[in-house]
Amino acid sequence: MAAALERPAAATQSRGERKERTRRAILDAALALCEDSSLVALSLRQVAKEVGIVPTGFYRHFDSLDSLGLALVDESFASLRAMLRDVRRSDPALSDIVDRSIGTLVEHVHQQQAHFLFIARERAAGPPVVRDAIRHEIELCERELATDLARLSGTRTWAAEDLHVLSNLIVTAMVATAERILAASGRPDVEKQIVETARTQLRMVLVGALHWHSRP
Amino acid sequence: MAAALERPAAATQSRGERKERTRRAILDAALALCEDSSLVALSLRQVAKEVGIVPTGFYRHFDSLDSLGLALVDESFASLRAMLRDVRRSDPALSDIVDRSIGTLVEHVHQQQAHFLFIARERAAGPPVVRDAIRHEIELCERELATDLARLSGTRTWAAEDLHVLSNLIVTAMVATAERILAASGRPDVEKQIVETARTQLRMVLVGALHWHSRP
DNA sequence: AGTTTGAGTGAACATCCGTTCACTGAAACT
DNA sequence: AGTTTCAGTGAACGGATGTTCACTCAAACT
Repeated sequence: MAAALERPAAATQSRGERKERTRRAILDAALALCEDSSLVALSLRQVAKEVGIVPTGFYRHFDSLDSLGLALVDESFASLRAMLRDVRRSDPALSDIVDRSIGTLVEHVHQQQAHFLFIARERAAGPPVVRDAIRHEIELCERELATDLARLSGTRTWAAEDLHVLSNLIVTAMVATAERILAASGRPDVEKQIVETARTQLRMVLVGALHWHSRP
Repeated sequence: MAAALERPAAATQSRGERKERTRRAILDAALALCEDSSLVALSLRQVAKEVGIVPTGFYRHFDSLDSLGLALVDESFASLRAMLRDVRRSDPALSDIVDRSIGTLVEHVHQQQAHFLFIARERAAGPPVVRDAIRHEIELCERELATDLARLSGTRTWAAEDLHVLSNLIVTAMVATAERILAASGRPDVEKQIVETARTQLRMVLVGALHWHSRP
């Protein structure tokens, strides 16, 4: 029962493949269409027209715009987690850990502009269910960073509480940096300034952490 | 020509007063209506219905939703500047400057919930012109904070650049704190945790600043 | 007293919206 | 070969949208 015999080798696709293809097209179209407004201002019919299907066809893949939004959250955080994995790959003992991390951030923000834009926007203005999902994912990232920080030298005596507080501060600053990079899209000089600022800020925070004593 | 004789002392209002009253009603209605979505998802007719005028009447006061948005930006930042004035009133030499500042932040965020919510949302997801206006206002706040910081002891030798970088970090952290307080609306225990986190973060940053040397 | 101004009216328009329903036709089953 | 499944169709619905235009009528002018 060779697969090549079961159906012609050329063009045609299986039912599942076709469905998946349309689903992808819907996700891509939605991401592109809400780029200059928000999910809350996105209409089912716009998406359908962009994809090239009739409005009703949408319901074969998602049962509401909210669930489309949640799927986009998943996808976007897959990008973000890929970035964190890249950041984590650099040797934590390396002295230029700051430069490396921010370099990775910049690279990924450029590579996955749409996903990072989506998170930044919908985090603040998406449908409630989407907002909550994003907040939850970011909280998970903070927890991961906190365990990473625990492995760094100089934090042996820290309270777990303080580790998470520091992690929260760093994530907040990096989210803001990503937003600024996106807002500066296409102006290399502005972006360079932003990156330099982020570097200095991260160093300042680390200097603060180095001189920190839990329960002061 | 006593004013009291020119028109009956009771109820009736001048033309200008009536107009201003309707304008206010429009601003309030818009602020309330976009509270759980965004300006980009707000319709002129919704606002008109809420105010109690016919849709066309809207154009007597604003010539588009964008200009309504800009008016709301002005109003919201009036609230924010009032807060900054309050923060600045506390003695900069005082040792509990951190606690006082965050206390003021919490108080104002509660008093002007709608305005702070508006800024947080539209900053990321508003109509482009509104987004830009908000970014610009926040940048002004950062500059003001930078000159305040310059007056603090320990920053005499700082480069102007670094002052602004520090200011940016603090403003970012405080904006994030305000957003978190708003998201925790109505859960005093969660809010207490957020405030405690903000306090620790501000102290960490200040410790870092204290040990900072420009051009390291 | 007579005239002008302008905030608010109300009908009408073309267009978009989400959702319903019965349908088609090819792929995937038995 | 015959049957089932189901992604995509297309018409139709009731309603919301932005904007136009000619209007009213009381306040504010001359």
